[in-house]
Amino acid sequence: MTLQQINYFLILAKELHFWKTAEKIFISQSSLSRHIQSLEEELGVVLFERDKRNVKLTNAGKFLQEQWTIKLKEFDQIHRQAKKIEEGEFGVVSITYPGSISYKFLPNFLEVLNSNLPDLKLELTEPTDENHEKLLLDYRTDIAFSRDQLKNPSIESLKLYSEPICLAVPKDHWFVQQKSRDISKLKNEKFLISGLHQTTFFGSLLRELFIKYDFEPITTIESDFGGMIVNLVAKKIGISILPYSYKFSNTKDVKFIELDEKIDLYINWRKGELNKTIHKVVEFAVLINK
Amino acid sequence: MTLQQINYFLILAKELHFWKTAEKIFISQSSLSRHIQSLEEELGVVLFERDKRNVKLTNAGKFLQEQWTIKLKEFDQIHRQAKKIEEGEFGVVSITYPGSISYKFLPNFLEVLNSNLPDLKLELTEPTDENHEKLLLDYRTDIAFSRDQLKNPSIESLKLYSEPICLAVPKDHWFVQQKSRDISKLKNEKFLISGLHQTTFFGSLLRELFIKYDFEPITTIESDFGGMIVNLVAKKIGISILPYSYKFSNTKDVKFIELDEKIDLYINWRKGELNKTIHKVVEFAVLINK
DNA sequence: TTAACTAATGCGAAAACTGCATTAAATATG
DNA sequence: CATATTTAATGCAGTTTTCGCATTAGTTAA
Repeated sequence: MTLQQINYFLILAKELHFWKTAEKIFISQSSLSRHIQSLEEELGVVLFERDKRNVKLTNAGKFLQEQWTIKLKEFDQIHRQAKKIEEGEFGVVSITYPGSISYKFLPNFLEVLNSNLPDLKLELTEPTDENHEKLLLDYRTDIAFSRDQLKNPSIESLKLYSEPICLAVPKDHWFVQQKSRDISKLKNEKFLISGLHQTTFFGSLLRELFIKYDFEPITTIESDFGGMIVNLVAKKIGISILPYSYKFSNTKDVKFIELDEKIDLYINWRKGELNKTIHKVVEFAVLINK
Repeated sequence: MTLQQINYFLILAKELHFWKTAEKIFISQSSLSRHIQSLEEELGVVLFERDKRNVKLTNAGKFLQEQWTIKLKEFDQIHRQAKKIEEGEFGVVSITYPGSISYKFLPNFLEVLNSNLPDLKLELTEPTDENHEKLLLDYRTDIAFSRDQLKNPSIESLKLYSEPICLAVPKDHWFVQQKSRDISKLKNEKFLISGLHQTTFFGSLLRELFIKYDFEPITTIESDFGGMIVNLVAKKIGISILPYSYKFSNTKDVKFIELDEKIDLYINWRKGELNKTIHKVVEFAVLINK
């Protein structure tokens, strides 16, 4: 049984037409027919009900379509990862990160990496769903920066630094002149909130914060992109609460007022990772925070 | 890339010897050598560092050994399941169950199945780790009876019946004569406990029960096998708490005293299961509880 | 230095795979 | 109702791949 044959099966299972499928995969109809027969024989399972006119998946075929689709993707991911391990310093390392670090920490970090491992290629992704654990364990990313410590036993999670959470207000906002930093005075302000209703770590931290100061902010806009929010604050559309990191977005006209709460940045990678370059990359991340 | 080739690789990765491996898999050394070369070429990854004397896995090879071992097992499981789906009523259905139901419910159930689906083969397992969800989702079992409702969105979980939890004491135990059923009088009794420290549902239910009646029983023996405990009670080694089902173990000299607490039995199967026989089996389980 | 060991490779035979052309059965068309 | 069209299976012959044998070549042990 060839992975290729399984792939042929998956395409045929979608097309349900031998000729069209054969054309798509650049083999003859007869060859395809025999590949499918060979699969069926090896499995001892009929995959398609076919008369001379129609092709239809059997129940077992439907099941294998589901399962094999998943497995083939996993194989692909595994083989890519093996390739990366072999290539080492000349290979690719995938990094996912929260948007907040893209102004200060991440550029610094990339600069250090570039000067020390000049041949290393990086794949940078800002994940939307924030499911760092799954991304790591499925080998879709190699290093994940996160705001919370990952507790999975197959993942190493190391704190890099803490930073304050800040109130972001327009430069000439009345609150800037206030001596007291009593947040509850802001009850009637319009808040622009990043991911309050999402399941991100920062989102739940925000919820806690609002409960602590005992008020429900009037939120006008919710965005999943912090950089957007900073710009909206500059345009006086509202105020917001963001990690200190956004200060380095250098947005004129926005004042960042530090609150007592802190938020951390963690670096996460797979336990027992064989790719030495990944360990090196982690070391550099730790180093620049010393 | 053939699944067979991957299997060859895995055996060689263990043996680290071409000749011995070739012998094991009944092909010539030259053929094996070329299969490995073909794998390496197709992946673009060197799997073994080999000179004329030694064979050693590369890092990428180690990685693939780990990953492929897992994937090949999964493939095997998937293919078995496909076979079962095809065979339908003449196939095999795997069932896991808690030991308590093996005296009354399970024999009844099997009898009904046998008379209605006489050609169906059953694989019965009493799982030790009780991780029903994983067993189901990995296709290692098709139907899992459990004491708690499984909440996984990919699993259907249906309550079959409730039964009381019972105090199991020797027939001539002093408590049998008591009019009051005040459990706390049993503070100084020796309890034989099934799975109190394990993570089973019944175990945690027991813990709650002891907290409710506000006493810590003197446990002398812990067994993971309820049937054993009933026998030990008969021999007056101690008393115990068990689901009502154990009454049907027909152990002479043991008296079952019903408590107020109840415990349920659920039947669980995969959502969207394609094997129609599995649905039929579920229906029979529901039917005999009406 | 020689012997023993072991992975790779050349080679011819066997097996598997390929596409072409054809067959066979089902449906569509007139 | 006869004929044309569609489409999966199959016979066949050429090509490619795979197989094992025998040999080579490099390493280690005696």
